[in-house]
Amino acid sequence: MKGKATSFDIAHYAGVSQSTVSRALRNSPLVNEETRKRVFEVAKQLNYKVDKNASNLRTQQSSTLALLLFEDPTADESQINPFFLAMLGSITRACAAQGYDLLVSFQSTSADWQADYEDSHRADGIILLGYGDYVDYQAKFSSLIEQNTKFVCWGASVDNRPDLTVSCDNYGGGKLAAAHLLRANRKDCAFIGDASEHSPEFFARYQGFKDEFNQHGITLSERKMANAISTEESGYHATRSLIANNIHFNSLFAASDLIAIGAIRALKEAGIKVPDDVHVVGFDNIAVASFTNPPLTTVQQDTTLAGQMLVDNLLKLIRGEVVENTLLPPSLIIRGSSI
Amino acid sequence: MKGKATSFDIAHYAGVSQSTVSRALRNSPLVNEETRKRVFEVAKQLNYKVDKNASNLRTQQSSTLALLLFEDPTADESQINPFFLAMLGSITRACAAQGYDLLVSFQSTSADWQADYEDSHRADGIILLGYGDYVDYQAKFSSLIEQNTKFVCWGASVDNRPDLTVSCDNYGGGKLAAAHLLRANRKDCAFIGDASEHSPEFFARYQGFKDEFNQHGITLSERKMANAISTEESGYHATRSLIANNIHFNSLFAASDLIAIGAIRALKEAGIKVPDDVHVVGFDNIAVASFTNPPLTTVQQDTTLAGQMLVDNLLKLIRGEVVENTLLPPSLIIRGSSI
DNA sequence: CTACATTATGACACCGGTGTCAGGGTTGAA
DNA sequence: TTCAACCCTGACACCGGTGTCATAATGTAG
Repeated sequence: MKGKATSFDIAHYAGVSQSTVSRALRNSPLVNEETRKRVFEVAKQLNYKVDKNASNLRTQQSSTLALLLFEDPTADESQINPFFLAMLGSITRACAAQGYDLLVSFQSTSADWQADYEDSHRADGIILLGYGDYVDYQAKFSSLIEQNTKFVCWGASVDNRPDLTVSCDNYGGGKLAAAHLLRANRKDCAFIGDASEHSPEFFARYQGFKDEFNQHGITLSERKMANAISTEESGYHATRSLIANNIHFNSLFAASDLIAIGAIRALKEAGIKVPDDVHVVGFDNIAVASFTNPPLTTVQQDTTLAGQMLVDNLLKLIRGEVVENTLLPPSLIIRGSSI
Repeated sequence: MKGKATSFDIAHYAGVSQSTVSRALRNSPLVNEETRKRVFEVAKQLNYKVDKNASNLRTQQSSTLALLLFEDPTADESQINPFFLAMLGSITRACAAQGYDLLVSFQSTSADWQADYEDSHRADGIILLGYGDYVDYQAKFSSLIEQNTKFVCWGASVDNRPDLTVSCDNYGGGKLAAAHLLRANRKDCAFIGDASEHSPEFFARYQGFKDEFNQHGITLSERKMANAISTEESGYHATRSLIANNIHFNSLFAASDLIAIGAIRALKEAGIKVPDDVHVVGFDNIAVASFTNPPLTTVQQDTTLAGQMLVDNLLKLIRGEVVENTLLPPSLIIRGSSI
């Protein structure tokens, strides 16, 4: 046998036409049971597999989804944000459960990313994932919508299209963190992260956090905020700069766990004790969080559910069904860094 | 414009034949420069993208690789081994660098996994990754080879085909770990992991470890070995059972970092101090390792290089080039758990 | 001016399936 | 006996590209 078997080969050996082979293999009710059996046997013997390219070409769909992972351009090349890796895992599983394949692709946030997986008929839809500067992306989103490309987006909202977003209730998560610190009477709080509209998720976390404090009659000081992207390094440097400027605080809310871990390192280095001197709360509950010293209190995002919802919503969009905005409830995981 | 543009649409608007469009877009030297320019303009205007299915069908190749990730069936559903996630990241990058797409798929080690991505022409080759029980897989490997499926395998060797394997020098890594413990005179050592032929990687690590001790005239006691798969839980329980049996040791080598982290938890719980009472060394250098308490000494595998080599070797196999067995050098990362 | 190489293009078969349509064979009722 | 209904199957166009071959147009040498 030279090359891979085609449906014609099977037709030949089974003594039927190629049309019948195709029908038999796809369990068309039109085919006689005996014929089907014979076809299946020959197919198995020849180790026949349907050529997906031919099949997809004809049916104009691919049973494949594409995942675009945006990385913070300044992040260390070698390490990928563990939160997104966890998401990737759950998305892969959710795809498999639905009988879809998953194409994974990394995109640099800075570069002019392309979402041509659907245009080229390689995928039926696209999942966008990352802590990107979504402000820059709204134009891109518009053109995707215009081209009728099916996509869903994690975290950030798409103008006028709430149905295209799945996200954690970042605002509510921020409130959870604030309430926790307030219960321990740690009212003098620093915030590390980007609270601008460029990082909508971080922004929402900060808003919820601030509002909860406000509702307790406390106004957070702008001086106690430091900008950081979601890396350990960035969290470390931001916190160092606060310390260097002699800014005092007895608690710290980081916009992500990686930032929190960097913050803890900076605090320790400065001889500031966690949690005795400063209570620290992060966001995400990445795997590392439970192993830090002290273990990190954090707001957990349910990545398993998130992956499922992204895939489910995208498939609904592809099928033309109506999708509603999906907000997933966060939960507070209390560990040693704030007890 | 209804539906997506095809090369015929472009041909129509550019006033040339469809053949010429195809040639122009693929920069064939046969096409006149002006014609090409016109074609490109029209293509851009219509937002044309080559239909990959049609293209792949005709050329019989897909510019896509498939990654099969095997999970330990007993591992926690929700969490994926961080070492493999790191590999996934580097493989994705390596693929992108070579202009290939990557299909990711999780496979349960227990189930009868299928590698039909190549048979169905969806991928040009397959990367196998996981701590599977490779003994069971040799038959599968044989049939893959017989069908002329292109694949490379991380870690475990394929009978008679060293060129299909990329792995870390696990034996050498084991020796590194042993030499390190011996330098600190921690000769009374426990081993946690599976040292059977079912886990060839763990087995090699143990062999190297043992041989290094032997070369120093020390024979490791079988009583101080406990079986574990690569999870924190498993490492925890294995270590607990050693302690429960009153087995004494002043150092511990774990076949993987996750196991080591579980072991540290068990030791702490039993009031045994790390590193004072017991030095602990792991294997992999996963991201968590530097955040444990104390930070974990471990044998590092270069995941970036590993991903590159897997992709490079696979592409060579696909192109019919000769590939040599690839052994990547490990390196020892010394941290607080053994100082 | 003829002979032949060179360049640019179009026509067409082909990749391996899917879906439609027509038709052969059997059965059963009129 | 005839006709319809039903079941099953084969022939064939089609999806959207790629690659080969033929050919027209232009150039170049003898």
